[in-house]
Amino acid sequence: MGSSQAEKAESHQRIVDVAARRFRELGLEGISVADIMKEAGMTVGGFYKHFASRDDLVVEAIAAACEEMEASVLTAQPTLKKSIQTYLSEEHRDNVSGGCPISALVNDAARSTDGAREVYTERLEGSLALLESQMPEGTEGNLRAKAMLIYSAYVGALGLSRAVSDPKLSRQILNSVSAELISLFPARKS
Amino acid sequence: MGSSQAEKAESHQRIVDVAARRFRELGLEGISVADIMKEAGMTVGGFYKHFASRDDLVVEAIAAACEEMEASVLTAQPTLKKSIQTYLSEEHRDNVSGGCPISALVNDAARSTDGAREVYTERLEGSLALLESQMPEGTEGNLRAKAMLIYSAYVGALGLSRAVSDPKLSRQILNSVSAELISLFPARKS
DNA sequence: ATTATCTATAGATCTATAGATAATGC
DNA sequence: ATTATCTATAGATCTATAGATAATGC
Repeated sequence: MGSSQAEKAESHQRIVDVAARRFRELGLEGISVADIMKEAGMTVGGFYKHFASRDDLVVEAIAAACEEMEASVLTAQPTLKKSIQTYLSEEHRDNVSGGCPISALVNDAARSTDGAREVYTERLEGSLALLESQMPEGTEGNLRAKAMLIYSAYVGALGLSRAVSDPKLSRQILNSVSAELISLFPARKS
Repeated sequence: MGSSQAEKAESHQRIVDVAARRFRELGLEGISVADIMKEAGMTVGGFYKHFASRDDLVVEAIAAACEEMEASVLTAQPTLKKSIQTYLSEEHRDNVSGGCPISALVNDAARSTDGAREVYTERLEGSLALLESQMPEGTEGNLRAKAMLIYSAYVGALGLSRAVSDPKLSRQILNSVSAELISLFPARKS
């Protein structure tokens, strides 16, 4: 039973990883501590040696999910056009547990504790700054405002495409919003 | 104790109204049947004479919330500009329980049952058609695609403005997205 | 000796049902 | 007689804690 400090750190990481995935998929209240521990290969009793409360895990899991996503979904794209196409893809839509937590948890964050909302806010600021830096050269006007428009359209379109029961409408939302955004922010000044 | 059929219909309406408000505020799983009944002035035992299951109430409450919202938030606005300003206002942000359920429940709908997702989808189609019909005369291109962009920006910006813990950022999101949308869809052909 | 994890459980929920009660409405 | 609502509760959950166990690490 007893485990080393290194093993404890690995256990901690596994708990956070499971939570970061399942919270996006099922919501911040959608899975129990016991089930998270089971998926991480442990039992519920050990949880409170890692976190003071369930909410502490929520905060840490949101941070972990956002860090992972900033690297994969946003930063890795060379141009704004590529970023739009990646974010509003069917692959991203179908990968809730590995996708953008800002979109997957927007309603949950609004209903959550101050701690959760604060991490969420910090990470959103980071993503907005990233997006602002990706705007094509020669784009006129308020770049931060335009980044906010794009990210709002991202969050809304991805969320709607997941919520609707009609697969055709779901695709239309992704493709239409993607096409409109690309035409609004062309790669070069025309 | 015994009540007339007319009183039963009133009770039913009160249950749906409470649910329609509280679900938007707390999420589809955020309030118990017992608490909904208490707010509607009854006790939990009577609930199942009105609904076969909790999920049946969810479906009916989503429909009721969407009907109410289509009338107040969308249809009542004479121009697209007015519609944008109303939707992306601080008043709407601060009125979750009386505001747009498409935005307030987008994550919840994606995680919910088929029945709930189907009502949600129907009502979203209705709202998109409404928005399409509000596009200013002379707007070029695919009107449905543009309506999808606007509604995605609505849902995303309103959700984000509610999720963030920083009041200044919250206002910036609403005001920036509002201004960008208005400048993208001017009232007349220029 | 300390501690990471385990089993077990207390106490608080939640959905749904059973049976009692008191009106309605044929 | 029927039924809308009530009280009470069964059975399933959920967070958090208590105490046991078996390794680690001074």
